[in-house]
Amino acid sequence: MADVARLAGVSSQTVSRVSNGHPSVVESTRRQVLNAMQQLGYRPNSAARALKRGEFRTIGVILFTLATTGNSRTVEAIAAQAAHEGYAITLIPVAMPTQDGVLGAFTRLGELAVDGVIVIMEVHLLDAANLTLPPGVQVVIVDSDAGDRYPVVDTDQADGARQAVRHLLELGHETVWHVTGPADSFSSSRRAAAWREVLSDAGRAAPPALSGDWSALSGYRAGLRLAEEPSCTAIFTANDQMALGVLRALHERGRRVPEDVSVVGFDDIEDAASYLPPLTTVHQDFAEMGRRCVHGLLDQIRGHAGEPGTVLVPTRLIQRASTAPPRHNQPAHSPPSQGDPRHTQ
Amino acid sequence: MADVARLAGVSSQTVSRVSNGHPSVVESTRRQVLNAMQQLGYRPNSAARALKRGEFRTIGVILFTLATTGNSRTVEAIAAQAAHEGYAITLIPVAMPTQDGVLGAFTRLGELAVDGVIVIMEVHLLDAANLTLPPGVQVVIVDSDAGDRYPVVDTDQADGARQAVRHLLELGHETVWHVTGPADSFSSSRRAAAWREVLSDAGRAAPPALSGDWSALSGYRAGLRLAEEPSCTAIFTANDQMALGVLRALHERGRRVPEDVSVVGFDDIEDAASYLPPLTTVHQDFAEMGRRCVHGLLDQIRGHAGEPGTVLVPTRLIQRASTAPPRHNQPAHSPPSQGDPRHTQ
DNA sequence: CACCTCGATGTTTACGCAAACATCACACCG
DNA sequence: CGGTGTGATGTTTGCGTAAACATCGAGGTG
Repeated sequence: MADVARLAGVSSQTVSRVSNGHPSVVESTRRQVLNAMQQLGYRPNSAARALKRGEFRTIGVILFTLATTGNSRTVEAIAAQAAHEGYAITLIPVAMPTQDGVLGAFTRLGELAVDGVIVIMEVHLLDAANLTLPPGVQVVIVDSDAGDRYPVVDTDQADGARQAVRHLLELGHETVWHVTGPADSFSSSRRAAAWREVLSDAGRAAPPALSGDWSALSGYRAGLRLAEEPSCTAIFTANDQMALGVLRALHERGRRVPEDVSVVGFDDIEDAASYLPPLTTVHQDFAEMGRRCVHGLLDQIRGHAGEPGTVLVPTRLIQRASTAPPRHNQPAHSPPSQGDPRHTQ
Repeated sequence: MADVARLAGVSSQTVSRVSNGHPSVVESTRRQVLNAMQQLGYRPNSAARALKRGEFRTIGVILFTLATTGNSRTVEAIAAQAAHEGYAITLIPVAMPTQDGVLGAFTRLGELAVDGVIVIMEVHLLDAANLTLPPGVQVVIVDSDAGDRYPVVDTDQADGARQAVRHLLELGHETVWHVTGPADSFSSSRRAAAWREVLSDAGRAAPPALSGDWSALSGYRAGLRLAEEPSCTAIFTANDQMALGVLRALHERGRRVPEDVSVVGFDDIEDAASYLPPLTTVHQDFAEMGRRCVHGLLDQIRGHAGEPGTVLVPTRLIQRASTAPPRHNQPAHSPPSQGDPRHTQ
């Protein structure tokens, strides 16, 4: 910086003013400085800047894996929004979803140059690891029910699941089977709870839930068992990839979709439109999630707000070709009807 | 730090020594300092550290999108390896794959606190944007043929594609059709080139390539056209998602896989094992890619090596249920034979 | 026993920047 | 024409850390 100042014939402070867009620099001076900067290939040193300003203009994102569509899409949206706000994002992967792993990530975090973090995981793992955020570091949580203690941003899991199950009931299915995600996922349990709730509200018996782990393979295994259930005509899986597995299992067992069995997924990943058959599923707006996370966090960083509370991003059902009325309607229960007030949205 | 020093009854320099694991601190002193640190919740300020040391312990990753499986898996592996080496990673998304977008990312990069960057995109976009890396910032490129100018790490695209095409020829198919990725992708053109090369080496005519954009939908469109080609019995798609689309198109048109048409993908994404039928595909070792990228970059940062050259990560063919011999063998050309020396690996 | 060595610790300094304050020139006012 | 306000620019200072150098004391050596 001193070199630039010398070359431009001004003080270093003026250089600083130019590089920060300070208004009170006369145009001719500004140009001279800009010139000198270019000539010398000057780049402001962000460490010194951060040291002086006391902020890093960086957001940390803590997560287990980018392998799930939801996470990678969310991170991408966060990164885009953060960039737009002039913030960089630092990825903090947690190797193992264990207390130690999480603890390690937070230890690193303490030394990391971030002004705030977005945590994409169930918060009880934080609690279990007995963690305290470094003071001054703000936080927003995704995929959690900790809205009473932290600011939380999440997809409206419950409403999405409700739409899926209601859709199947409206088509005339007697009841709906469910394949869950992993037990320690908040999204998964929220979706399962909403599934139970809708069935119970409609006076239907909830069959036992089958548990998966988000992977297509786990969906396949669940599907194999479901294929043996003659009474099973409608399945709601907690994500699209498990639906893919279910589809394959049903196909292998000769049960046609949607003629014999209807399937609804969750996420609306890009590939879902190309499944066999194209999957009816619940659309999540990941971009909106990312936007709200970053906004929430920046509000905290700038305004020191940081109130707990949950922001819910709405979902919507995308109807494609994997759902249809059951072949033999069971008129013992409420027949399919758009007019049924219980099911109308 | 001064507070800690005061509380521990030592100088701030001793605190610094403790927090950096310097050897010449007596055990009793060390314990006192550690104690004081804990009591005061002291965290070293990474900005000051970076300023003093002249390095950030951070690696930047520049890419267009996390939406493709390859990118997100690679980034995940990079993040894991970097964390293991004590480096953080900063994501630098390029909004638009245009010169302006790339230029913007690199401008930001100049001000970013990184010691090196890994660029996950075709390097001609860098050239086109007339970019110069900030001096002192090292770089490793992925998905590029710029091995003559930069250090490049990449999957062995050509060999993977060769394995795929040879596999189909060995099964007895007369020729192999190909669905490419986007034209500006190096991976895509490399795979297409290898496909042509194998066909030409085997003395087969290469049918016109169909172009896709990595998405399942583009694969579907290509598949629709391929389904109209009665001579088409074998298809190699440049990634798994396009294979998914092809599978759907063939199914809708009543062409059975693998009985009527064989399909091979590329990537071996997790879901590929659950496609209908489970997909034969080329496995990429993303974790290894990430490892090599980080190693290569750290070598440069530490040793100032930075020689151009390409590191290739091997691939392997995973045979599943989407490939089979053609129904009516055409004995006019080399019959399927494991013993055929041209095709043995 | 004076001297030297070496390990443990303290003191000084500078990393690059930007806020706070100081200065200066100029225009406008009565 | 002196006073005063205003905007442009310069000077000083300190952010938190760690390298370099200084100091100090203990133990070993001739």
